[in-house]
Amino acid sequence: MADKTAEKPARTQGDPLRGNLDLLILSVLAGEPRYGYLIQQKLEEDSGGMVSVQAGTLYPILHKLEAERLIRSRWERTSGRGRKWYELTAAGRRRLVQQAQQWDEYARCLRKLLSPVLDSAPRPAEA
Amino acid sequence: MADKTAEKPARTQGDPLRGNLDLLILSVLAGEPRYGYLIQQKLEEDSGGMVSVQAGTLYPILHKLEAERLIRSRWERTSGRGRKWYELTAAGRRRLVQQAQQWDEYARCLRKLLSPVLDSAPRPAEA
DNA sequence: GCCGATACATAGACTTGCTATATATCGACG
DNA sequence: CGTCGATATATAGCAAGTCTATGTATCGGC
Repeated sequence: MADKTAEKPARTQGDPLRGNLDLLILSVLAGEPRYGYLIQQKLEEDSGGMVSVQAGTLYPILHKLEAERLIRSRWERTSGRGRKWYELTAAGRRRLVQQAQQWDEYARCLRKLLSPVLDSAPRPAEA
Repeated sequence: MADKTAEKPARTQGDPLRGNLDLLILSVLAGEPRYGYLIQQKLEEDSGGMVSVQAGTLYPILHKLEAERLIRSRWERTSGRGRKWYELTAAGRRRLVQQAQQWDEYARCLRKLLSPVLDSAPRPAEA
């Protein structure tokens, strides 16, 4: 297995991303409507390559969010493969705010729990 | 305080805790050796009730961490049911630091992604 | 004796996210 | 013209993480 291409770290275990993909996707749609492929790219771009959602992960989530009436879609069939544009509903925007605040609250809590560890070894400094 | 029993919010979905239990458990053991029941209580106490790990979740994780040589156990059979004390190994401490830093890095990234949402609606105001 | 707290353990189910695969259009390259 | 890569959506099957429910065992209070 020669790794000529940049490896995507498989987000299977110990990955802090688990459980927050819904939130991230909603937040990407908060700015403006986008279609799936754009969401994928925007997310990867905005996170500096830290968040990379696979297509097989993304589309099922979009379907689920639409079934929950948190997002709404319409097809665009001008050229090429065809694009399904998604936008937030009012309920989706409320959910986004609520989940974001809940995450923030949790993150502060966890940050405090981890502070002894993070303070004593803030980074592998070359000192 | 009208309620007799404090309800534990079931952490089934949409909960940001998912995916970080290993890390939390390692961090609790960083201070000093503890046995399972103590870990459970310490975690709930330190987080102000925000993190409550069920016994059926905790013990499998402890077994997994021990199988990975990240923690080490020894039985204490003085009285009562018997207690299994756990402590971090050197590898466990390294893993803790590494995972904590990884989480922190991720949390900063996510915080930035969510900043438009969190800034525009910092708290649920009744408007 | 029974109940609740302490204390550890396992089984089964459910959610989440990944990999692999399929479909479809288009431009580039040979 | 055929294949490859990028664009673009979709589904199936699997693995991992966590929950609920249950079982075992000791002890103190009523």
